[in-house]
Amino acid sequence: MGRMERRPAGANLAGLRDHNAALVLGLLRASAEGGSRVQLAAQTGLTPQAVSKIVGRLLADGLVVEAGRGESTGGKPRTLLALRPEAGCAVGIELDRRRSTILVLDLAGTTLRRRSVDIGLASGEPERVVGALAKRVSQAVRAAPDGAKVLGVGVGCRGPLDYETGTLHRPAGLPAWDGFPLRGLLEESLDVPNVLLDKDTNVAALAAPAAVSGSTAYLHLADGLGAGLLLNGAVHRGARTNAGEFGHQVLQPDGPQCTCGARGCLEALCMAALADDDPQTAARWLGVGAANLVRLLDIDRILLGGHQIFASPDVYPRAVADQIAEHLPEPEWQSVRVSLTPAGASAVAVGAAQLVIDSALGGI
Amino acid sequence: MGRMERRPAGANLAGLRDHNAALVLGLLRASAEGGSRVQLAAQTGLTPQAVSKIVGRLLADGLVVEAGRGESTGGKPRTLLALRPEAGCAVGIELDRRRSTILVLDLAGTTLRRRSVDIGLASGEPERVVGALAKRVSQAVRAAPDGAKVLGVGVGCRGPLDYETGTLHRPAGLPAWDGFPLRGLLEESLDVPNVLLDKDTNVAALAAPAAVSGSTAYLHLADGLGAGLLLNGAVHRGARTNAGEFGHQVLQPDGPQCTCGARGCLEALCMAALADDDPQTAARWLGVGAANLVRLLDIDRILLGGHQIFASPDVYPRAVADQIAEHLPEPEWQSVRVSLTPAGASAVAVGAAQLVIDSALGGI
DNA sequence: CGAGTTAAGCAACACTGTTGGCAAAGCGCA
DNA sequence: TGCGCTTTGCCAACAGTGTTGCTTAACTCG
Repeated sequence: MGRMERRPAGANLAGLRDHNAALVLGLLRASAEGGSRVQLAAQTGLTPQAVSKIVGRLLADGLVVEAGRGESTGGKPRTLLALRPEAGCAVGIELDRRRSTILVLDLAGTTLRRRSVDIGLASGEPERVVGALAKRVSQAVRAAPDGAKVLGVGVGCRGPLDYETGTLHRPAGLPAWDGFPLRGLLEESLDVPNVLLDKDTNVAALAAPAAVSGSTAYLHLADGLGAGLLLNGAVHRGARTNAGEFGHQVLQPDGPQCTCGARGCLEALCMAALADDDPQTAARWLGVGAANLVRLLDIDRILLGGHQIFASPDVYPRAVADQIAEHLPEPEWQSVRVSLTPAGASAVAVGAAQLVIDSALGGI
Repeated sequence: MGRMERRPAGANLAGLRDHNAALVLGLLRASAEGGSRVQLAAQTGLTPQAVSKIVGRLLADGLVVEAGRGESTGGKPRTLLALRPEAGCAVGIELDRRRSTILVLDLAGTTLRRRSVDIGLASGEPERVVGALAKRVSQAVRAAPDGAKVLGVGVGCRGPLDYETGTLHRPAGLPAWDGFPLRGLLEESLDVPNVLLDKDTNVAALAAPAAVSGSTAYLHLADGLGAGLLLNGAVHRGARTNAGEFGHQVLQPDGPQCTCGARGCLEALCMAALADDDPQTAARWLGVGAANLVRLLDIDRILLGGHQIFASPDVYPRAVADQIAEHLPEPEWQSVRVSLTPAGASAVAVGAAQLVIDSALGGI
């Protein structure tokens, strides 16, 4: 089943072509303005002629269109190229025990359709839930524009889970789902090329305009506290998709008991403050943890999400930024931007769809 | 000067060739046994014929030799291939204010020569220190076997520094070195193709047999406490080479004052315990921090180094392993190996040389 | 209006890995 | 010993990549 081969892979001409095509698409996706062939050549290091050939293939595939002309810089003006958003779409699913969200994104990241529903994750049998999901996805896909290629389906779900195999791993309170081949069955039911299952926090980190460089951490404060790590632009999952256990760093070895068994976990401290209806204190603790994270991983950007964050949207960004500034030795050298996730409450579903788009457009 | 382009790079045929050659070399380097062409084909996903061509080029370059035959598996026995260790060498330098180490490694990682000397880092002018270093490197290179290509020079140094530009950034107590073009000048003085400057903790993480998969953290407890992170096999540096600030995670917001200004940093707690001549307590604190790290990044292996570790080599690995086992929810699922760095006190210098070898053999 | 400049395309090319066929070198059984 | 079978590795022809050298298109400037 292993779609993802961790092993180092040999590259051939087809891989070379796809790699360069993905590179060009990625650059066009990053800059809303679009770019010309010469610009792409400069950015990729390829010769202009090679870019011309690559762009020619992308034009033939309908992924890219010529969009007018730029200003002249003394000679023939540049022909601007732009991604054609309606050339493809991806489905993103936030799978939650209470309320699941299913949405469709086009290549530009615009939401074409969004529905929320209780899919019966906790009550129903896994097979039935997959069937219901498949039905909802089929409905959603019909919202895609004519000729839009469905690139795949992304599912964001609370962990633990295994990204490689696409299965949940001992999910709390859902014994029937342990090891259940969620991704595999979804793939079979849907007849869609690309089905991916990842942790909610991991995909939520993707639901923001891609930073050109550097690393981003998404902090999710809801029923629990977790993080999604985008290190040098790529999701860091770890060998067991276990990375991002941000909430269980011990910050007070003699602190309050946490559900995980330890004492003084960051999550326990935040939750205790929230139970006291004291988001200020929770935000300060979150900031201490964020500062630890920033120093450990040299993070450039922090995104905040989860319903506890949105309950006090003015409190958290400021408190977190303050703590980071206080703990960094040189805040002017490493300036960390802290903000709410732009996708708001849909961050997980949007990010799940973005994961698919990234994989399809950026993959080998 | 930017040798390292962070920007995504277009790939051409030369890049394809080098990539595949590096892949084959890496596999031969990883398995001491060596391997045959068919094995390499299976591991890389390339066709046997492609591997034959690649190996042919490597044989012509003298990087690889045919080393006997394997057992037959029912047909013609496999021709074993092995890396030729004496085909190349790399110089590794641990640059320290008290005692610097300069050594030469062959491709197999065997130390051919090692010298330690006070290079006068704190007292001398930077230019003079670079001159002295260049002289020592030239002497060391003469120890290389005839025909061995000198792949480059790696320098491991205490941070903060900038890997991209190869300069130190406001090193404590060494104002003359701030922004001094250490790498650039060394490169000019030495006439060696590849000079790299990296943090001591980062390179030390490389001074161990490469893990086939997963992530490694090297924890360095000496005058300070830092970490080197090998995430999915690659050093994670962050945009400012600032990652690895492991010692300044706050573990006790009302704890002892740290030199960094904060209170209750892990480093301050460890140092306080060591000042009380209590390595057991220091080791337990280190373990708490390590457990946080393992949960956050899904680490597979922990390596310990630094002279405080070697002062009590029996205490630390056990205490760290115990803390990790205690804090992990499923120790049997994520089993973390904890050990002393096999390179011992030479870990930084060995790792610096390994960084060069990795770059030369594995780079584009 | 012509010279200069920049953008993009055409044709020939060098080089990659791939495919199909074949020789070499062992094993196993009659 | 002889023969068939399997596995390994190489030779030759091939498809397809980016590269090079040159040409055409389109605009600015004097």
